[in-house]
Amino acid sequence: MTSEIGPTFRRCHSGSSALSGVRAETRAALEAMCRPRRLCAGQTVIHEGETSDYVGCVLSGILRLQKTLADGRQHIVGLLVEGDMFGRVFDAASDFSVEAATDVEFCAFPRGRFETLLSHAPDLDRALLLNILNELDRARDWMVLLSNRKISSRLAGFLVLLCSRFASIDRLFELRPDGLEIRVPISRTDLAHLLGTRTESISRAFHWLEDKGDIEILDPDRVLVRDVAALASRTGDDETDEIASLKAVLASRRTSG
Amino acid sequence: MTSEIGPTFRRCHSGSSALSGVRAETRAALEAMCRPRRLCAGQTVIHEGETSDYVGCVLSGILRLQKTLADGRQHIVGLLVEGDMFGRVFDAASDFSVEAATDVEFCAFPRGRFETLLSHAPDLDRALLLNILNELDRARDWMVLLSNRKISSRLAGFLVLLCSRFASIDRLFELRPDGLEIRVPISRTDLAHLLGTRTESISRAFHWLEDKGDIEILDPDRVLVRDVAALASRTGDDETDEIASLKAVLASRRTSG
DNA sequence: CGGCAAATTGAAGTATTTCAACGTCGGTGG
DNA sequence: CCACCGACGTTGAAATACTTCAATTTGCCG
Repeated sequence: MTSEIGPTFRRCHSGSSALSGVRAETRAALEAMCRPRRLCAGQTVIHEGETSDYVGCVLSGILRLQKTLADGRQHIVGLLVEGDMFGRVFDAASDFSVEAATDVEFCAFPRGRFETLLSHAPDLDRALLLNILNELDRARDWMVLLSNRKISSRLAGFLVLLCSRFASIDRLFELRPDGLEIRVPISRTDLAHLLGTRTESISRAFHWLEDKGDIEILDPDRVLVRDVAALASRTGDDETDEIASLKAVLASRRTSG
Repeated sequence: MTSEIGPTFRRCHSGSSALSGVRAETRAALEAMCRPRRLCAGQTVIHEGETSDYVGCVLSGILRLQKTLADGRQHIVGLLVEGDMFGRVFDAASDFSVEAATDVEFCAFPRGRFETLLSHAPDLDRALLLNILNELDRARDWMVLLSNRKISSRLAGFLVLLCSRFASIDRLFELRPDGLEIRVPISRTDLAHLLGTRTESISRAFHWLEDKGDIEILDPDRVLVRDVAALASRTGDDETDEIASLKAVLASRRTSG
């Protein structure tokens, strides 16, 4: 197992990773303290309210960052993919749990040692800062997305975000002559928790987008996006549908009547 | 003006501020490069998509962090209060504008000089990191709040958040024998943009909470919270109302019928 | 007092939730 | 091999909540 994770660990320091750009020396120090881990879908990485002993960096798979509410409902506030870091650095409080949405591989760095390294390696410190700023922007993008009143708009926004943000994860996409095939990496239930609604509404939204011709549902977890631009235009409160023009006609009729 | 801001500037480095905890030496350096600013409600501090030349720290008043959508709608993704920092450090992209929600005073630090100081002052670097981690958590709390399907739940959540997060701003609160009086620091319109809805719905939600006895509307911008706990319990999909028990009765009747 | 902006209210239209039922797929055990 | 089960996705219909548009009220300012 270690022999397999060893080489993949390097992914953690390359490409779009949070840790790309750190010096070789720092990288070596990180590698020395890295504890490879592997979990199955559904397992909990960090329990809510618990101070984790390590900081992690995702190698493969998807983690969900979520909060369990008093009434038992769960809400997902973010997805972590290859190259994303998680776990609290220093004492920054955070009451979210981290669970595996799919089978997952990640590196665990003992928190104390990581923080010590952080103090001595400005490049790592800088990389972490940029990573967190990036996370902050992502969170805010989610907020804008959640502000959409129509579920189908939120779903369209999610799919567009998937294309733009997770574009680096080849495994999820496949360019086809008739569009872009996307693997939706999480279940309908998780998608509902993410978009603040129920699975039934998610299902209806998918089929509504299909009816509009923007997407084609190949499998529950595979979608063919015919036109990303069209999808993006659904992100705003669109209504540029037939309905809007119909409304305009009715309005003018009422005025003249 | 400067004579007035001079002393207030110290607030920026004390109490709950992002910059509390930095060494006196670093503080002096900051003070040396500080450019006090003052703006009226409605003015724009940083335009969307524009690279600001400075990093700011709020002294008084409230700024709103928002995004203007393609269709002209605006959505607020965060509020900045005393001690909060804003503006991009390094090149972290961010497409949000910053506007004054109320009259506002803040310090502006030239970005280049601030970044240079950051490289030489680990304490400032650390403080900034913690500040951003804090912002990240706040953003995620907003997401959870926005996931509520009932507007009244979102509003209740907002009021509770106001109590807990902005508690340090004395000006906004007053403890009374019959409850806690809160000054709602932003307009109904902004509140609507923040909670992802319209002013009419906000108004109805306020009055619904009043009917339930959780709050009393003293003025449009002053609310008496009778019982914070009761309000907090509305944050979840509550329904523990009369309606829920009524439903149970009806259900059992239907089963036995 | 008139004008204006913000807040509120009503009524009709629209979207989502809820509850319940059905279909599909993959695994299990007879 | 096939029946059964459970997890997951889908669909329908009624209940509920929100949005929209329009009208009205309130409070503030000149």
